[in-house]
Amino acid sequence: MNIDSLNMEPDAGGVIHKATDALRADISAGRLPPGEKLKVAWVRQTYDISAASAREALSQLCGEGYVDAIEQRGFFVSDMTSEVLLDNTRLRAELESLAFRWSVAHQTPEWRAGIVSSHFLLKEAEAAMLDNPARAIRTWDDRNRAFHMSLIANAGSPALIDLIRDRYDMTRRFRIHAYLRITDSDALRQRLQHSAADHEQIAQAALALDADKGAELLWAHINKPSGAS
Amino acid sequence: MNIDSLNMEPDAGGVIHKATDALRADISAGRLPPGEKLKVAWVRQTYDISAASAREALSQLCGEGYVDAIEQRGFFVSDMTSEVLLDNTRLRAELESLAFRWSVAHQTPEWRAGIVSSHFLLKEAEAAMLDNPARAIRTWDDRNRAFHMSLIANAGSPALIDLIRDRYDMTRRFRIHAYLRITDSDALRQRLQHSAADHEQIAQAALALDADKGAELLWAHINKPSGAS
DNA sequence: AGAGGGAATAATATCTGATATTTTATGGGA
DNA sequence: TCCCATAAAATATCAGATATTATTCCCTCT
Repeated sequence: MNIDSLNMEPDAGGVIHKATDALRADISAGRLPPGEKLKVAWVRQTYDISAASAREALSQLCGEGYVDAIEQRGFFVSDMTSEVLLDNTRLRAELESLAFRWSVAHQTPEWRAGIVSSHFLLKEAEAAMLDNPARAIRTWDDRNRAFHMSLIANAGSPALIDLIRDRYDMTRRFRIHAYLRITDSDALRQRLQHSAADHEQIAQAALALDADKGAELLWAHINKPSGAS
Repeated sequence: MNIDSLNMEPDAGGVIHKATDALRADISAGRLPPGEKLKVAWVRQTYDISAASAREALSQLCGEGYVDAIEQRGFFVSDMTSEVLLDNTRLRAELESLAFRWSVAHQTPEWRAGIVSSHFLLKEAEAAMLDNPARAIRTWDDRNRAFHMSLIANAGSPALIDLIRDRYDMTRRFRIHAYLRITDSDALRQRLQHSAADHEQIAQAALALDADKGAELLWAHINKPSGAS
C-alpha cells in the first residue's frame, strides 16, 4: 500500500452510499418537499446511478425514516402531520433536558469550552439571519444544532445523544420551512431575538452548572410554539 | 444453520417486503447471531429472491440498524458491545418511566384493563419458562414486551412509544441470548421469580395510579443487571 | 519455519436490459 | 360532466454481465 492511498477524500465510498447521502441531504434540507414522489427514474438520473442502485438508496432511507414506501406505488419523501411534529418536538424537549442534566453531572472544562465555542458560532449565524434569512437559514440550523448538541455532548450516553441528533435531523426540514414561511420581517426579527435570548440564558445556566435552571429553560425553549428551537 | 422463518403471519405485500420482514425477524429472534456475515448469495437463496432484491432488503435493515454494512466488505448482523447495550438499557429505563408517568396522567379504564390482560398472559409465559426455557423464551419475550408496552400505551405520545418499542426490539436478541446462557436451573428460577415479582408490583402500582412508585419500580426493574427486563 | 508475493478464487458493487403487474393518464361516448 | 376502456407510465422483480476488491493459498526467499 502506498502513502497516497492513506489520505483519501472524506467522501470516499461506493456510488450508492454517496447517492444515499446526497438524497438524504436534499430531503433534510427541505429541497425535496415532504410528500414529493420519488420516482426511481428521477433518482436514477439525478444522482447518476442505475435503477437498482436507486432503489437500494431509497430502501435504506426508508429504514431511516426519510422516505416512505407504499406497496406498488413507489417512494415518497416522508411527511409528518403537525400533530406528529409537535409530539416529536415535545419528546425532544424531554430528551434534551434529561441529557442536559446528565451533562452537567459529568461536567468538564472541555464540555463548557465546547458550549462557549458553539454559542459563539450560533450568535454569528443569528446575526446573519436578520440580514438574509433565505440564504442563512441552513447555516443557522446547522449551528443551532451544533449548539444544542454541545449542551448535551457530555451526557455520557451515546445512545441518548444519537437519539436526540436523529430527532433533530428528522425535523430539520420542517423547522427550515417554518422559518422561510415567515414573510413579516419584524415578526422574524422578534422571533430570532427571543430565540437568541433563550440561547444566551441557557448557555449561562450551563456554564454556571445550574442543571435545574438549564434543563427548565431548554425545555421551555424547545416547546415554544415558534418552531425556533 | 437452520432458519425456521417459514411460518410467518399471512401478510400481503411485495416479495422484497416479505423477505425484509423475515430477515428482520430472524435477526431479532437471535437465529442469526450478531456479527454474522450476511452474504448476498446466502440471503438470496434463503429467502428466495434475486440478488438485487436481497441487497435492497439488506439496505433497508441497514437503515433500521439491524444490519451493518462495511464498504466493499458486505453486510453483517449488527452487534453491540455490552457497554452499548447497557447504555441502551439505561436509556430505556428512563424513557419507560417517563412514558409511564404520562400514561398514569392520562389514565383510562381501558388502559388499566390492558395492563391486567397483558400481565395475565405474561404470568402464564413466566410459568412456562420454568419448565422449558429454550422453548418458551421467545414467547416470554413477546409477552414481556407486550406487558411493558401496555404500561406505557396511554402516554399520549406515539413518538415516545415508538422509540421505546424500537429500543426494546433492537435489544431483544441480546436479552434472549442472556437468558439462554444461564445453565444453572436454580439461578434461572430465582431470576425469573424476581422478575415476576417486579412485574407484579409494577402492575399493582399502575392499577393504583401511583405514578411515582410505578416509575421508580419500572426504572429499577429495567436497570437490574439480570437482563430480565 | 516464517515472512512476503503473487495468482486463483470468491464476493462485492454496479450496470444493463427484460418481463409481468399495477397505477395513472387520456380520450372519447353517454 | 361523468364514466370507462385503453394506452402510457411506473413499479417490482429477475437474470445475467463486468469491474473492483478481498481472501485464500501456494510458492519462494531468507
